[in-house]
Amino acid sequence: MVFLGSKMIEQAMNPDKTNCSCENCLLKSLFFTHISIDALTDICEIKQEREYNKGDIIISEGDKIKDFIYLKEGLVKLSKKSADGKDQIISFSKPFDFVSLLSIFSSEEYKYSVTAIEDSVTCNIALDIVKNMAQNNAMFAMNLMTRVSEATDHIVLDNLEIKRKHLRGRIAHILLYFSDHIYGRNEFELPISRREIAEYIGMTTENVIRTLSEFRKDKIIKIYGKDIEIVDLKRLKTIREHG
Amino acid sequence: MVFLGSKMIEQAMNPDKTNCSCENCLLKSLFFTHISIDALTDICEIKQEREYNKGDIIISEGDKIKDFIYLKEGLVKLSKKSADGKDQIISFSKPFDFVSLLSIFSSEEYKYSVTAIEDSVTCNIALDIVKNMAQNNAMFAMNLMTRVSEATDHIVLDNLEIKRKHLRGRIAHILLYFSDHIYGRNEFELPISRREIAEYIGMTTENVIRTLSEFRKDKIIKIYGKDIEIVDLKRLKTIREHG
DNA sequence: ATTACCGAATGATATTTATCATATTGGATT
DNA sequence: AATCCAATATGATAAATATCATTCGGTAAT
Repeated sequence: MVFLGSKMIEQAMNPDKTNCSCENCLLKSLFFTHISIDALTDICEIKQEREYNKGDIIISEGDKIKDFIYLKEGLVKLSKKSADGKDQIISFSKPFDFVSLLSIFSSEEYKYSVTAIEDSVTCNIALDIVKNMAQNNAMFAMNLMTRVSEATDHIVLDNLEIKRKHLRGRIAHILLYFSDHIYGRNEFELPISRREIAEYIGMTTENVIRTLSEFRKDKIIKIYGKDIEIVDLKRLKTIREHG
Repeated sequence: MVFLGSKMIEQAMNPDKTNCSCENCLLKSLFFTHISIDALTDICEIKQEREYNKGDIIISEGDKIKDFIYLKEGLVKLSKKSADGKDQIISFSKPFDFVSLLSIFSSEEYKYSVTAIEDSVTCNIALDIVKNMAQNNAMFAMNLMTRVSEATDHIVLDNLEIKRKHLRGRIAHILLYFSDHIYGRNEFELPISRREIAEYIGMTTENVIRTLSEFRKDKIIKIYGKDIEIVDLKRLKTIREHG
């Protein structure tokens, strides 16, 4: 065979990988849109893809930050253990988000944990290399900054939203979050437990369960274990806004 | 006069300013440490200093983002008006913080307001110029990113802290925040009203007042209007950690 | 001087949420 | 099949917080 395609190069460099689908992956992510084909090839040579099963820990609080990590497939939660040992969920990340959220440029180690809440695939690139790219390619640095800003912006604003709502409003909020932002449909399987919902919205597990049951009795949602169907979207949105 | 110092140049370019003390100002800020003297002079020519009195609005939610703004002197609050018209305070910024927090790179307009809670001075530089600098100077971009990350990181983690505490712990938290991070002393004048404390910690004004009174009765703090003196630091820290 | 208003303060009461107790279910393990 | 354990579920009660009412003092406006 005479023609040596980029895929073949990748396979040579990353023998444990059967393919490097960065082209698709990165194209879909606005973040990387400006990277030239050459740079793309580079990334394919140096990146590592990692697969995780639902429940697997991707990053543990306190881990040294070695890689720049972004989510190619799946869904993850960012969480932090508080002094009294309780977990608090900071946010969720979906594909093309950076798992490496804020701390990567301001800290040596992660201040939060990242856990797969659905089967997930990450792309890992050594942080040194990303920093190097940023220093040699100001457009890249700008785009990176923009994306990091967007992500954190969203976390801060979302937290504010939740803060001003009561129990029912918070439950409505997270149901609509999964429905609108993650799954894009009215029926979906909750990727997290009632306890994790509680850890995210800052209420107790019992009250989360009770409220979901209320919504069911009020015929706003249907519940089959983790499967949720939003029946009365309008009312759920009203509850989100006005309790 | 033969010698034409940089200060004279600045005065010529910015006739409304009597001096351009960027050298000091910027040196103190880690962010700008890498900028060469030449770049410094440039900034002096293009920046604008603005003075605000306590209570003045620096940025209104929805304003177009035109400038990169950082705080040279004073103290400001970042806040957002929620759908039902209530203000929520996101965070406070002290000198050498960026007032232009997250949104500057990810949005066309501010998603929050910025208000002086002490007499303040800002340095404003057209955003285009800063973006240009970032594109031509990758180190600058990296430092900028690092600083933005640090700031937002802090907001997110601080919010988590507050979220897991009860009323008394939240009050202890904010008192110690002002004492430790802003003023560096055990007695200080609260820069904000009881209502604003409530808007920050997410409780009602009445409960803020009641709790402060409790702390006074328990001889943990002394209160003279807005003047606060922390008398029993140890106990206040215990309350912050364990309620 | 008078009025009006806002921040601070306090108490009584109502509402919201947490805690505790107890079942039930379903999955994993032996 | 038996056992264990975690998640889900529900009710009763306790605790935390909000709401409402009222007062006091300062200060800005008329």
